[in-house]
Amino acid sequence: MIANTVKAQQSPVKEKLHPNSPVQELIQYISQFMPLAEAEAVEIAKTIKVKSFEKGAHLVKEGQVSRLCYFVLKGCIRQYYLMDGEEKTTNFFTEGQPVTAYEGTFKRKASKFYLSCVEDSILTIGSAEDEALFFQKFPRLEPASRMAVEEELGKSQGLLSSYILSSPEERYLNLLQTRPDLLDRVPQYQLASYLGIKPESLSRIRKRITLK
Amino acid sequence: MIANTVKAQQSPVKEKLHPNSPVQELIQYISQFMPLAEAEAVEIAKTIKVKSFEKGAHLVKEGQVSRLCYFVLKGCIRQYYLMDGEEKTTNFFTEGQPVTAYEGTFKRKASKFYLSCVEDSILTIGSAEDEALFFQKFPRLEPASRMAVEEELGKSQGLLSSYILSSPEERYLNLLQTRPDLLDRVPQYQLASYLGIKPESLSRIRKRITLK
DNA sequence: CGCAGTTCTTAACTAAAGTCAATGAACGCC
DNA sequence: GGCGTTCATTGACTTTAGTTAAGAACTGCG
Repeated sequence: MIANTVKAQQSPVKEKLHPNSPVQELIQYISQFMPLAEAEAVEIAKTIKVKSFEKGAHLVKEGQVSRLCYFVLKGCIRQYYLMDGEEKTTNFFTEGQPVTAYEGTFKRKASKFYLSCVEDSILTIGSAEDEALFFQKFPRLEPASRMAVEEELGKSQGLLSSYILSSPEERYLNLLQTRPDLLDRVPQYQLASYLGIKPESLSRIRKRITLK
Repeated sequence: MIANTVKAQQSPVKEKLHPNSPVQELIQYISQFMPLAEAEAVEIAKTIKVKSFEKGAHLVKEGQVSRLCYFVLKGCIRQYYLMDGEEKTTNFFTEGQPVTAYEGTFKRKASKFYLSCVEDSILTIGSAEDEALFFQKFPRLEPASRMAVEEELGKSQGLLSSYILSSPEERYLNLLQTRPDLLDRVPQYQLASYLGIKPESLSRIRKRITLK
C-alpha cells in the first residue's frame, strides 16, 4: 500500500518524478550538493532501492554485521544501545537524513547498537556493491557524496560539541528549537535517554521550565 | 628548525620519503584506505603543503571565516568555544587526525570555535582549491577520501554515543583507556571541560578512583 | 633563590540528577 | 466498558556535580 507510492511515475512522453513521491526527499538532498537535471533525477530514482518498514521493525540488531546504508524518505529511525537490559537511545534519524548501520567503513564488525523504526518508514537501502555501481553510473555524484559526508561529519561534530557544552536542561531546550517534531513522534523516556538523563529527570526539567 | 624536518628528502637515484619525515603520518593514514606505491607517496608529499605552528598559535578564531583543512603530523590541536569568558574545550586532535576548521561544507560561515596549538605542531594545510587540484592530480584518491570521511563520521557518531551513554566518571575512565597520551599533554582543567565537567569535579573523580 | 602566576586540590554549601517506590494517565485488547 | 500494560509524574532520599573560596603544588622567570 505505502509501497505503491514509492515507484517513480512514468509517462509515455517524458519521464517525470512524481512530485509527491517520497524519493523527492533524496533528490532534494542530493541537489544541495550538485544540481540535477530532471532526467538525471528520474534515472537516480529508478536506480536506487526503496523499501518500506513497519513500525517496530529492526534494520540492525546488536551483534549483526551490516554494511548497509539507509536514507530516510519518510518515518523515523531510532538508534539505541542495550546496556544491562536498558535501552539507551543515542540518535534519531528522520526525513532527509542518511543512516549508517555500521561504525566505520572497512572493518565489517558486529554492530554495537540497534536501529529500529519508531514509525512505519520508507527508506532507501544500499549495500557497498550498490554504492559502487551507483557511482559507476553517476560518476558526477562521487564528489557530491564526499561533500555530503563532510557535511554530516560537520553536523556530527557540532552536535558532540553542543552536547559537551550544555546541561541536560539546555539540551532539552535546544532540542525544542532544533527538532520540535521529535517531541510528538517519540515517547518521552526515549527522549530522556537521548538527552543523557532518566525519564524522571526529564519530567522535572519540563516542570521547572513551565514554572518560569 | 622544526620546519627543516618537514621537507621530503630527495635522492638523485630514486626519490624516497624519509622514514622519519612527519609526512609519513599522512601517507600511513591514506594507505589505510588505498595502498600507495612509493613513487605516489613521494608525489603526494611534494604536493601537500606543510606548516609548523608554535605552541599557543591559533588556526582559527571565533568569527573568522575559514575554509581550510588540516591534518596533524605532529603535535596537538585543541578546539574550544568561548562562552561568557570561559573556554570550553570540545575536542583534541593529535597525530594522524584530520582537523576541519569549519562546521559544514558550503556555507562559509563564521567559525563558532577556536582551534589552537597545545604544543608546537606540524600540520598539513589545504584550502578548497588545493583540494580540487589534489584530486585532479590524484583522482584515485577521491573515493579513498570519501571513505576516510565516512570513517571519521563513524568515529564521531560513536564518540557522541559513548558520551550520551556514560557518566563523567565513566568518560574519564574511558579517556584513560583510549587516549592516555592526552593526560600528559594537556592541563587538567582543559580535560575536565572536554569531559563536560568543572576542574573541581575532575579532581574529586580522580580521588574517588584512587580510593577504589 | 624567591616571587608571581597558574594549575590543582580541598572544603563547605547549593543545585541538580539518580534511585526507589507509588500513584495517575493513556492506550490497546478482550 | 473493564482490565492490564506501558508511560509519565510525583515524592523522599542518595549521590554527584556546580559554586565559592581558600590554600597547596608547580612553573617559569627575574
